[in-house]
Amino acid sequence: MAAPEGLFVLEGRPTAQLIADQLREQIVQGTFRPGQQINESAVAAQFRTSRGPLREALQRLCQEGLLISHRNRGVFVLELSTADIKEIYAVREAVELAASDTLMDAGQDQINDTCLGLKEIIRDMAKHVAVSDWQAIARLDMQFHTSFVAGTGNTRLIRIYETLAAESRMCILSLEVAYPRLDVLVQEHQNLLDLLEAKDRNGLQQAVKRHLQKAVEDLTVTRQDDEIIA
Amino acid sequence: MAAPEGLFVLEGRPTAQLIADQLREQIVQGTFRPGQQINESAVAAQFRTSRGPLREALQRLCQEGLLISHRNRGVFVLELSTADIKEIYAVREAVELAASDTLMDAGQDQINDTCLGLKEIIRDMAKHVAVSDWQAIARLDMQFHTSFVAGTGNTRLIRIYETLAAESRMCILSLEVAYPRLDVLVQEHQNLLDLLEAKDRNGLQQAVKRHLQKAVEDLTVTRQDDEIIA
DNA sequence: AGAGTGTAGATTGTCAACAATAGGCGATGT
DNA sequence: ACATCGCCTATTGTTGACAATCTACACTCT
Repeated sequence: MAAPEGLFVLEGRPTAQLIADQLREQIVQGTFRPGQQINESAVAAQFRTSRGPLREALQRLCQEGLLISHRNRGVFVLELSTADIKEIYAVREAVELAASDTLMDAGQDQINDTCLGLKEIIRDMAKHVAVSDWQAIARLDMQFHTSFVAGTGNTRLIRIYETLAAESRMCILSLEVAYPRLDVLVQEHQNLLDLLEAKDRNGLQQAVKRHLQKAVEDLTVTRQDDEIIA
Repeated sequence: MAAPEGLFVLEGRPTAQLIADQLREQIVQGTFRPGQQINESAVAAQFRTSRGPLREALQRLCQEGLLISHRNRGVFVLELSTADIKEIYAVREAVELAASDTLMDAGQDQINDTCLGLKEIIRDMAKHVAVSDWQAIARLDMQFHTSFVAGTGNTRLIRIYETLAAESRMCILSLEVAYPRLDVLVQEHQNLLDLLEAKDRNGLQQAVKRHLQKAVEDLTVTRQDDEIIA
């Protein structure tokens, strides 16, 4: 008989990772503001666990770069400067260009599978555009790019990109007003998908570059280089 | 009056990181063999600390990918398959190509500083070639590439590359015999440096690609795709 | 008034004991 | 002889208490 659905793995993953995942989501959603201190005792109580596992989760997020730890003072939510934004998007460009190249050299099946997932995400984006839910759009935006990179099957590239995606969501979070017109955004992603399907290697690479450079411009406009985002 | 040299920061960095750094060095040097389990109590005693800080260090290395954690069983030193090698070097290519591009667009001062450091490393390599100390050569090899990427000043790119460098050293560690002729290796790095100094963007990119592809070939020759390296 | 110092509070860093789990080994039954 | 069941040991996962450290504030002295 097949296993019942509900208790499929029954907490099979390490506890600290479950906590880290939830915390990360709260951070990129803005429940914890940039610069805010994370009180170990308080948050541990919130998760109904002790400080040990929570510290492990915090350290994990520190290494991902979402939190920053000051010895004997605690961990704080990262404050992103425009220099950080440029760094993040420079690395994203490197990863996505490599992913494009890898996908182009991959089998047609692999490309088809990837496109299938991406189409689904674009459909979801379109739905949320209708109600201007840009919080959801931001999530799907990063989900699109993550799926794109995931198409390569390179687990290390994927893991790297996931942390970049989280940081990017933090950028967007702090700058909702600067988020471009939503319908244009969907169109841009559709364009990337089309170029992938058409196996237009050069066109795709140029489109990726433009897409990311445009994002940096939107995120850094009217700000000084070392200014911290509120 | 200037501060005395010895107690400059007095353990200013988090303890777990100090432990992690030492452990990482022991792993890439082969003190801990691939597949071997890391016993928390034993290693904690070795470092004259308790399991708490050690666990944090282990978790850090897990996230870097050098160790792998099995719930309720412990952490083990990663065993690299040829698929892993291909992944690692694919990401390295992505990062180094991006670094090349960034450096080419950077100021001449930045390039000069980078080249200065790289020259120093190549000199050191040449010394160790004389005595065929390929353990040291492997370290300097990765140091060269890390310095190259560090030249961009992109802290995120650097952090990513440092973990890739550690993984690469593990690859090389398991395959000493396959390491190419040492003098050729020095020549290849000298070539990369020359192309950087000449600001030959295209030539440098092609050289980086060849250099890394050659490494993959050396590391994967005569092995099946999913075979584990002893 | 201002600078420096001492104290108090809160928070993190560390530790050792306790609980839970997985894998190994032997006994038992077929 | 083989498979299965149950215990046992080693190791990890978790917890709460203790120690060390930093920041803030009030107090004193110049």
